[in-house]
Parts: sequence; C-alpha cells; structure tokens
Amino acid sequence: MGVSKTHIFSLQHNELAQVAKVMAHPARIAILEYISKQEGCICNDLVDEIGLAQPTISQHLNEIKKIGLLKGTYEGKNLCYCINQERWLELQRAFQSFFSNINLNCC
Amino acid sequence: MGVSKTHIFSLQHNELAQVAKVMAHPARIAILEYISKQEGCICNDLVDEIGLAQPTISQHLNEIKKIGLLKGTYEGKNLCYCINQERWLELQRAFQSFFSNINLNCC
DNA sequence: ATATATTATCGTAATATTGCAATATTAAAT
DNA sequence: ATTTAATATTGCAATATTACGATAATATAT
Repeated sequence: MGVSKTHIFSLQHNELAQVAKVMAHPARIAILEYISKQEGCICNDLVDEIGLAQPTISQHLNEIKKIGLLKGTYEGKNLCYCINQERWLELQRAFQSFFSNINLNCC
Repeated sequence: MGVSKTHIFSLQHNELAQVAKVMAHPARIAILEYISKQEGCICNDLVDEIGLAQPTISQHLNEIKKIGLLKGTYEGKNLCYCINQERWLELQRAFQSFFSNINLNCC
C-alpha cells in the first residue's frame, strides 16, 4: 500500500489538506508571495526571481493553478496572470476558521 | 536530483512550508481538529476516532509533534497530551500574515 | 513564412510519503 | 516479578513529489 486513504476523511478535511499541500513547498510559498505582492500581472520573471529551472517553475505554477489561486492568461509568450482574489480570501478564511477553534483548558 | 532545494529559500518560507506540510494530510487535519476541540487532554481514543492503524496514527502524531504543536506526556500507557496553545497561536499568526498581503489591482 | 522568445510537456532519476504487520518498549496493575 | 494495555519503532511495499534536460507548443516580431 502507501496511498492516502482520502475516502475515510471528510470533504472539508481533504480540501484543507489539499490546499496545505500546495503551500507545503518553499518554492510555491515564494511564488505565491511574489505574485501576491506585485502591482499588476506577472510577466516571465519568476525563473530569475526564484532560482529554479524553467520546467520546475512551470510545474509549481501548475500546482497553484489547480487549487484555483491563479487567474489570467497562462500559455504562450508573455504569460500574464495574477492571484485570484476571491479564492485567496476563501482560503484565508478556511485557515482562519481552522485555527480559531481551540480549547484552553489543558495539562 | 529530486530533492527540495531548501537552501535557496528564506528561513521564513521554509518554515511556513514545513508547517503546511504537516497540515497537508487529511488525517493530520482531523487529528489536530479533534485534539484542539477536546476539553482536556487526549487519552488513547484517536485510533478509533480517525480509522487508521495504530502505527500510522503514531507516525502522524510524531509529525505534528515535530513542529511543536503538542505538549504533555507522550510515551507509555495512557498517553496524555494536548495542543500547545502558544505554538498554535504562533502558526495562526503566520498563516494570517501570509494571507493578508495581496494587491488588488489585477487583470 | 521564419526567426525568436516564452511557456508547457515528456521522460526519467532521486527522494519522500503513506500505510500497516510485526515487534519492541513503556507503565500500571495484580 | 508477571501480566496486561497502550504507544513506539522497524521494515517494507506502493505511490507521490521534486527537479531538470530535452523537446514541443505558442505567440510575437521581422
């Protein structure tokens, strides 16, 4: 075996885990932070900015895209994309909600 | 090749990614949520609660322990532990801070 | 239409993760 | 000291992730 038993967990838990998995790599954290802090759209400076090979950056971007965090135009020369704000805020709320429930009486 | 190039990223990015990696599995999300919502300490009902084998739960707990989210007694019969509140709040702030910086002018 | 620049995809190697059976360790109770 | 119950560790198989070279696809400019 060795495959995640996703079926025994709730949809909510699986979704939060899936988002966390995208954030579970420093390159993707760096990419997300860089894009989210740009004034407008991104145009092909990520490879220089991050320091990984172009195919690797492309793959990381694809992972981020999969959870809906990017919008814009992706393919061809001069790609132009940015953070999907609605999704960004949605994920922010998801993490906030996860962290805001904790009981304080403890050993 | 095939190993993460952690050295090319900032400490902050690596640390957030490391925490996200712990959250990147539905079992660990479920475990964290369950423990954090308990009134007091946990005493050996996680295996029934989650539905994975005992060694697997033990390994997941160990991952959570590594990032400092658990405190209490871990070994032997009747283990007794709970969420480390300080660390929990620290991580909450880290995610909050990550998500709170985003520019709104976009394509 | 061709050349040029940019991003995507394929293939592959190295490593990491996930899960559990078997076994070991630990601590309390008898 | 033995037994018993609970957790940890080991070993291993299946799968997933990470990275990049080579190559393909895409789009703009000439």
